[in-house]
Amino acid sequence: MPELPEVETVRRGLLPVMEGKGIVQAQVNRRDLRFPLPERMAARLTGARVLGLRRRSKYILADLSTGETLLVHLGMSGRMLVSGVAQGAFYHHHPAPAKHDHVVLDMEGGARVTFNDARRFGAMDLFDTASGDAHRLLRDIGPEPLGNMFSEDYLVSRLAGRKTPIKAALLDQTLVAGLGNIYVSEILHRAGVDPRRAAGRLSARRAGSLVPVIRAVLAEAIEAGGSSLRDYRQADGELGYFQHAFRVYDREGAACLKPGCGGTVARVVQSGRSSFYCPRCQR
DNA sequence: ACACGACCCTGTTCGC
DNA sequence: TGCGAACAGGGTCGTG
Repeated sequence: MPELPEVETVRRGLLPVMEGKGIVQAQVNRRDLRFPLPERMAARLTGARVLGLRRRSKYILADLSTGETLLVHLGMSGRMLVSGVAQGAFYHHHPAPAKHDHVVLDMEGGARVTFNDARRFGAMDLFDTASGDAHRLLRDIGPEPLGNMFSEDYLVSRLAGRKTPIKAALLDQTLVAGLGNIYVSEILHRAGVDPRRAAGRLSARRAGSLVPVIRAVLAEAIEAGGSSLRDYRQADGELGYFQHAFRVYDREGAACLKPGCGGTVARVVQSGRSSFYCPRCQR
């Protein structure tokens, strides 16, 4: 679920129930997720107002009136469930506490935001807002792919000379922020690049051409997430759910969807993770 | 500096 | 139907 487009979709879903609202009560049900949770976390959140809800890479950042920022990472299985929100003529109540509900925020206005994460690869932390991106989890992250700092010149220079497969290079969060296993497969398919190709062995022209492809794939995914989110009506108020029409991801053995290609989608394992690609149109 | 594997943890799916 | 293996969209760490 959570690569950059999903995290952005979750952020947008949380905006109406969190931004500008006070946290009436925070409940913290365990001492750690991927890392130890901050000391006195519930007390530091309770009574704070959420001044703004930002995203950096795959992190959601809530700037609080206390001068601290709440950092949230969804890991592999993290979700932010919203309940207690009026939707049209209907009103859904808070569901019974579920397994893996680790943090519960009761918001001013009646909404409840529940962080649920079965695998606990997610993370939460509190840090001084004034310290900015100095947080160790944010410090080394590369440019936002949809931002101005991510240019063709930048990507070409960062890929030059690298022997690592282009698939692994694009997953490197210090090179570019927010790409994950699904979207890298989709991006390389759209760009016609074999995921196994050494990053430094792409011509500058082809390496640079990845930039507009990355931007387009992410923008379309965010748009799709947003549209399905607008249509979303379900009692548990789960956010971050949307269906994709993946061109290659999880389609091993199926026909390549590039018009006129006629190839068959293959799967290879690279650094322990599946890559899906078409051997015919990706070189 | 880089590349790779192991590891973190739970749930679901697949093959026998 | 049971049961173990494999796998899952995240990242970190240690090793060679």
